[in-house]
Amino acid sequence: MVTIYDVAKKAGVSKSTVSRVITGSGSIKDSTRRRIEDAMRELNYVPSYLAQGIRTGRTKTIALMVEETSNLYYNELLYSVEKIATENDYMVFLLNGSANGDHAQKYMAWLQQRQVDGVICCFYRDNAITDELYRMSKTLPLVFLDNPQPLDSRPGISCIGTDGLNDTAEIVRFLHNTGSRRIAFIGINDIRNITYRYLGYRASLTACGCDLDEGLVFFDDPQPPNESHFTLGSRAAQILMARPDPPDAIISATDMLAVGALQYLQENGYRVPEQVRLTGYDNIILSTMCTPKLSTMSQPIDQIAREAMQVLIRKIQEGSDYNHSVLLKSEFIQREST
Amino acid sequence: MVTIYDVAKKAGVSKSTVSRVITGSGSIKDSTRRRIEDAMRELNYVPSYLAQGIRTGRTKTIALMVEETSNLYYNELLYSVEKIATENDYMVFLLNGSANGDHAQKYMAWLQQRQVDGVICCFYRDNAITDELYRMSKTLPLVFLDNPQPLDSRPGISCIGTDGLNDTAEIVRFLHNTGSRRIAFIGINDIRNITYRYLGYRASLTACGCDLDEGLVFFDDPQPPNESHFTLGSRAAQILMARPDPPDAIISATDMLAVGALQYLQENGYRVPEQVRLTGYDNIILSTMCTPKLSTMSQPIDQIAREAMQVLIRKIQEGSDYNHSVLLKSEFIQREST
DNA sequence: CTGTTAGCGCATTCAA
DNA sequence: TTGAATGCGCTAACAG
Repeated sequence: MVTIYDVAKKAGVSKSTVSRVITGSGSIKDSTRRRIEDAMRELNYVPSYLAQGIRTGRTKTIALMVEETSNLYYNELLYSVEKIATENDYMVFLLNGSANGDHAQKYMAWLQQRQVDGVICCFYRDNAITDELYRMSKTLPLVFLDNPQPLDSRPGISCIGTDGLNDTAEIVRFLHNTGSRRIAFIGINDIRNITYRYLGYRASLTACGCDLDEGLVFFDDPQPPNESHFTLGSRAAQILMARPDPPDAIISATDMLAVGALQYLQENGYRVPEQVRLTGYDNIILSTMCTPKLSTMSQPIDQIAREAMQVLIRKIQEGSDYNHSVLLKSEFIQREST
Repeated sequence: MVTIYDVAKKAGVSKSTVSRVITGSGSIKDSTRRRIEDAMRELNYVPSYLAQGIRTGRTKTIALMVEETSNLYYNELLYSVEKIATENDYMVFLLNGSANGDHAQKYMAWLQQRQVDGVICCFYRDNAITDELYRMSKTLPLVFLDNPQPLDSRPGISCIGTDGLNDTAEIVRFLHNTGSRRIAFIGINDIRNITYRYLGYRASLTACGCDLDEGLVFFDDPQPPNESHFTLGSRAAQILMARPDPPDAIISATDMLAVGALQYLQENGYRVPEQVRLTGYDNIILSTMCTPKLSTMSQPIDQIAREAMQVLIRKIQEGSDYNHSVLLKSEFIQREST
């Protein structure tokens, strides 16, 4: 391994001088800087982040924890975060948060051992890891994604996401304005994100002058322990359509749910959108891969990632006391299912 | 930060003794070991991987490079690799390989700077990064996924994947035995993996006594620069079905292609499977989310990840000279599209 | 079985 | 503007 010492020797200076050009601190004569830079290039030298980290406490590394691996939205989010992190010269560790408690301890230890600078986590369901993370967030820079701050009462946290309440209210208005009268909602229990969207549904419905029919609201837990959201969506559609007075429109809290619902509707002869209109939320690629193509709320994924990274970097620099939450605006994409 | 020294002081021993219980080397009196372990627990001590790494050259960290982020197969593979790596106490860096050359340099530097122990990469298309990686593979433990070794002539590499040639041959036999006579193939140019499956298609077709109709073979590049595989599949189906003598079965090299083809067929009134039968390859969740559900080759993802991790660990331990390639068997899943 | 010593590669005082 | 010295947290000889 080529070290700072090799560079120093080749350039005919001391290690400290080389260190100065690496960190960009102190002032250095132009000619020697050039000599050093040449030496670095010729030797193909790159400073060791390990050694740097051990001295500075910074590793230019963040961890990304994702709970739900089956929801394809998180797949897209993942790559977006990776992209933005790379742009900011941060490398990202991937952690699968669905780990059942057992891995939780291991993960927490790892974050310390590698001296990760910060963590971005996408948890909508509170579990052992979330608690642990929240405890660590006093000292470890941490940003929550997809956790609407208005619904999370814990003080001193930063949450980046979209304004599910108003976004969903917009969907209701759209459906109502274009003729739907019996508008159903499909959600999953205990997911703050979804609860927030549901609140928008309720508020907007009454604002539109509709009565709230509890029979048109489907909420459930993933069934076995880990039913996919897709299947849950199918189940929801089945139950809703089996009612004596079925809905003429279904708002799904996520695209995954919507696509599941769509499959049930298709396979059982319900015409979409003629008979039932259907909307999703997320605008994942999948929403364009079904027939009819899904109308949905497009979350500004890159912007979410960028905003999160920005807050995280400030927390890293200014300390974990700095906090900032953001609710971004989504955009409704009208396609074939409405 | 609580260091090895704090533990030593609390336990009334020297740093070296503590270090010995951490690394498990040397022999230690039971009573002192217990004292030390207690101290570690009470102080909530975890050894710094940075400091360890700087001494031992090992960081218990690997990098995972994925080229194609839009192919959902890689999404599933990603989580599987993360899972297996975690089981083996390795943490994984996520790198997006589709980076257009620009990031290539940055990535290569990073791998050195963090002293990553090894790399798993899923590249089917050769690009700047692949070349760079291959060069590094002499010194950096490296395992290729989804790159059939029989088609990669470069010496001294390890490739883990499924036996696409025989798998696809099996699909052809199945389709032929069950009545299909005009069997088409959809692929993408310059992807070794897919080329290998195509070879199985050809071989099996002639083995079944069918003539090879070049008009039934569709190969193309992703169109703009980065057309999705889904769209490419649609395009392929369109062209194949527009022929005067269209196929009665279509073998798609991947599920993503198949689902794209399926959408075109559905939207244009072709009945699947009555009129055209359709198969995929990968068995991603998506293949169960379409109507009709897709018959496909199920790749043993976890086994692939496990095998890859195993080879990688041996390379890490024994040096990069050790090499081992594996072709695993897939399983055909018969569903509704055939 | 355990303590002492010497670095690993680097950043950061303190002098010059 | 530069160099020498010190130490980050840890492992690995080398002694005892």
